[in-house]
Amino acid sequence: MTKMTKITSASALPLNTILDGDCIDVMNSLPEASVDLIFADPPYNLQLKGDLHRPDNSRVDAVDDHWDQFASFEVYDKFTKAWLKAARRLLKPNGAIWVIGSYHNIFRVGAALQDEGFWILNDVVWRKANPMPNFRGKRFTNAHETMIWASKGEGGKYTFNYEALKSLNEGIQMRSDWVLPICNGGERLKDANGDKAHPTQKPEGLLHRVLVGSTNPGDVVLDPFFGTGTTGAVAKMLGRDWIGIEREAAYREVATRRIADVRKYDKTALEVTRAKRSEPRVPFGQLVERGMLRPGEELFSLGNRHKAKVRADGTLIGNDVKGSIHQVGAHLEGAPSCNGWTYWHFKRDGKVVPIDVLRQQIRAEMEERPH
Amino acid sequence: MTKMTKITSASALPLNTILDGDCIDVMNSLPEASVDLIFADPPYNLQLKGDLHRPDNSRVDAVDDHWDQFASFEVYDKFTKAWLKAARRLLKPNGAIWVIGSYHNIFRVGAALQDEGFWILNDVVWRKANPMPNFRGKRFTNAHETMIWASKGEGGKYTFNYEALKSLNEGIQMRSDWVLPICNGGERLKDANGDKAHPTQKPEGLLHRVLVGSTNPGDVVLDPFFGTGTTGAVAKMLGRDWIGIEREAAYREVATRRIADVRKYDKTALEVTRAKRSEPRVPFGQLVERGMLRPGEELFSLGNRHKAKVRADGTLIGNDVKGSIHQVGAHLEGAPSCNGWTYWHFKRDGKVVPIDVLRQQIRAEMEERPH
DNA sequence: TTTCAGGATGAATCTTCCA
DNA sequence: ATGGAAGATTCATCCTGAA
Repeated sequence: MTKMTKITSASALPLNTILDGDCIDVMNSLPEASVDLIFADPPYNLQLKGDLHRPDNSRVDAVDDHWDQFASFEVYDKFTKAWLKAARRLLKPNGAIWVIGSYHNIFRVGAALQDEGFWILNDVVWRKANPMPNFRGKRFTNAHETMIWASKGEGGKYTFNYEALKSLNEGIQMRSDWVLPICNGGERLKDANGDKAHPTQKPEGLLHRVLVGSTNPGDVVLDPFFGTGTTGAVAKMLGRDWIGIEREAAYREVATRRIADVRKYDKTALEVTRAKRSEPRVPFGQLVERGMLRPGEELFSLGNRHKAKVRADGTLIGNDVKGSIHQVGAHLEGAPSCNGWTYWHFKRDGKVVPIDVLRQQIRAEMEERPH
Repeated sequence: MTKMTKITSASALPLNTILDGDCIDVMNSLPEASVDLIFADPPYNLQLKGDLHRPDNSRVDAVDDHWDQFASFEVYDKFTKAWLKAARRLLKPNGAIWVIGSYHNIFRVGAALQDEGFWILNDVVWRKANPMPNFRGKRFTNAHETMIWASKGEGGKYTFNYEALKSLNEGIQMRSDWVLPICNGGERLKDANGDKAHPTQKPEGLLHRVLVGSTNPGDVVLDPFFGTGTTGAVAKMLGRDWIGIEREAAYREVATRRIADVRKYDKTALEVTRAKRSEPRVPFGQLVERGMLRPGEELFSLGNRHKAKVRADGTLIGNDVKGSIHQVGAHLEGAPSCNGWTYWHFKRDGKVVPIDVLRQQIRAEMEERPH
C-alpha cells in the first residue's frame, strides 16, 4: 500500500509514495538528477473577486482555496522560480517537465521556465470537449488550458515515443492540440459529503497521453502538486514509478486510497510501437556477407531511374561514383542526403523489393536470438 | 488612396495610413488615448539554427529575417515592454489589445502585458487546420498559435460583440479555440519573383473574427507591426478605421496596393454559407485514453473467431500481429482491408458490443458541445 | 468540363552515432 | 569536444497540367 513518509535529508528515492510537506523543501531533500519526468499542476493564482452565478441562479463552485492565493505577481513569480529551480535540480540530464496552467499564470510560468534554463519543446493545448460556458456572455468560453513541455536544457535528449503517439492518433502525427473531456462522472473523486474532493482534478486521459508520450516503463515520474493523485494513478497503470508531494492531508488520503485501487496493465499491453531509430543498426555489408545480396548484383532506384552495382565490401558503384548506399543514392539524386535502405531495390523472382526488407529479416532474427 | 506619412510630433490621428518608422517612436508621436483597438503580431524571436529539409529533401523556407533576431531573452523583454508601454498609452480607457505569438515568445509577452498593467480577458488558441508537420518526428506538430486579448486595465469596459460571435459560431457561444486554415492560396501575397511577400502573413479570417468581436464600425484599429497589412485590409472591409506602422519599405508597398484593392463589404456579402461538417474522426486511441477500454482488455471479432488485446498506445496485438484495429482485423481475416470499428467487439455486463458504439458516444458528446 | 496525379509549401527553436 | 557519416522523417491544401 502507498505510504506517507517524511523525507528530511538526501536519501534513496522514496518510490510510489506521497510525501508530506512544502514541495520546495521536499524536492530539495531528494537526491539530485534522479527523476525522469516531472508533471506539475501548480496553483493558478486565479484572483477571483465575488461569487459567480449561473443563469438559473445556482452558484458556481469556484477555486477559492487558500493555496491558490498570492499577494501579487511578484510573490507568485518568486514562488514559481523557487519550485522550478528545485524541480530542475531533481531531473536527470535527459529528463523533462510538463507544467499545466491557464492564462492567469501560464505566461509567468513559461517565462520562468525559460529563465531557469529549461528548453521549451512544445506548448500543448488541452481543448476541453465540455468546458463550463461563460455565463455572463462577457468573454469567450474558456475552453482550453495550456501545457508546456520542456527539456532540462537545450540539447537534452528527452524521451518522445513518436510512433506510440502516432498510433494513438490513428496513424497521423500527434499535434499540439489535444481534444479531451474534463474530469467528471465516475472518474471525479468525491469527498465524504459527495462534493468534489479537489477543485482542479485533471482527467486521466491527459496524463495517459503525457506519460505514454514522454516516459518509458520503469521511469520515475514526480508530481510536486500531487492533489488527488491523477499522476500517480496513471503512472501506476502504465508501469512507471511515481513520487507525489502534497501538503494537504485530505488530498493525500484521497490519493492514497485511489492509487491503492489501481491495477497495473499487463506487460504486453504496455509495450508500445517503437521508432525505427531505436532498433539496432544493421550495416549494409552484412547483407553481402550473409549472401542475401551477391557482389556484382544490380540495385535499382525508386522509379528505376538509376542503378548501381553491389561490391564485396558493402559499397555500391553507380555511374562512376563509389560509396555507401546512402552516399551513392544522394549523389545520383543530387540531394543533400538519402536513405539508401528505402531508396535501393533488388529483383527476386521478377519482383522488385526494397533492400530494407532484408534488414528487417536480420532484425527479426536478432529478436529471436539476441546477442 | 492610402498615403505614407511621417509623423514627427503629436498631431491629429493619421487614419487609414501606413506610417514609416520604428513602432515605438511612431506610437509615442501619436496622441494618447486615441485608439480603440491594437492588434500586434510582434517578432517571435525564433532562434533557428541550421537548415531543415523535408523527407523529400526539399528545403523549408524558414523565417530567418533580420527583424526576428534578438541577442537574448533580456533584449527581447526590453523591446517587448517598450512597445507595450507605448501601445498602452495610445489606447482609450476602454480600449483593448490583441497580441499573437508562439511558445518562443508568447510567455514573455503575456507576462509583460500583466506587468505593464493590462488585464488579460482571454487567451485564444488559433488551431491551424493545415500546419506544417514535424518532419523529424521529434516533437508534436506545432499546430497552433496563441493570441492574448487584454483590456487597458482591470475594470476596463472593453467591447465584446457576444451575439455577433455567437452567430458566427452557429448559435453557440464562441470558444477560446478557433479552427482556421493558415494563409495560402490566392490570399497569400507574392512578390515580383512569385515568392511569398512576407514570411508570416496572417489569414484574413483570423482578423475578421478579432475585429467583428472586439470593435464596432467606425472604431480606430492600430497595428504596430503592420507587415503586408492584413489588419488594415480587414478593417477596411469591415468599415473600421485603421493605422499601420511598418519600417520595411517593401512591406509597406505591398500593403498599400493590397488595401487599395479592398472594397468595404456590403451587407449581403457578410452573409456566409457554411459547409456541413462531415463526421469528425475519432482515433481509437482516444477510447483507451479515456478509459472506455482498458489496456490489456480483450476484443472479439464478429462471430467470435478471433481475439486481440488492447495496448496502451491504441494498437492491438492478436496472434503475434501488432497494429491498428483495422490492420489486425485485416490480417486475421486474410483480407486486404477491414473496418475495425465494426469488426471488433468488447464485453460489458455479459453483452458483446461493437466498439463503434463507443465512437458514437464520443461523437454525440462532441455534437452537444462542438469545438 | 471534370477528374486525378503530381508538385509545392507553410512562424520550425526538428538526429544520432562513432571515431 | 568535434566532425563526418549513417539514416530517419510529413499533413493539409492549393495549383498545374494531363487525361
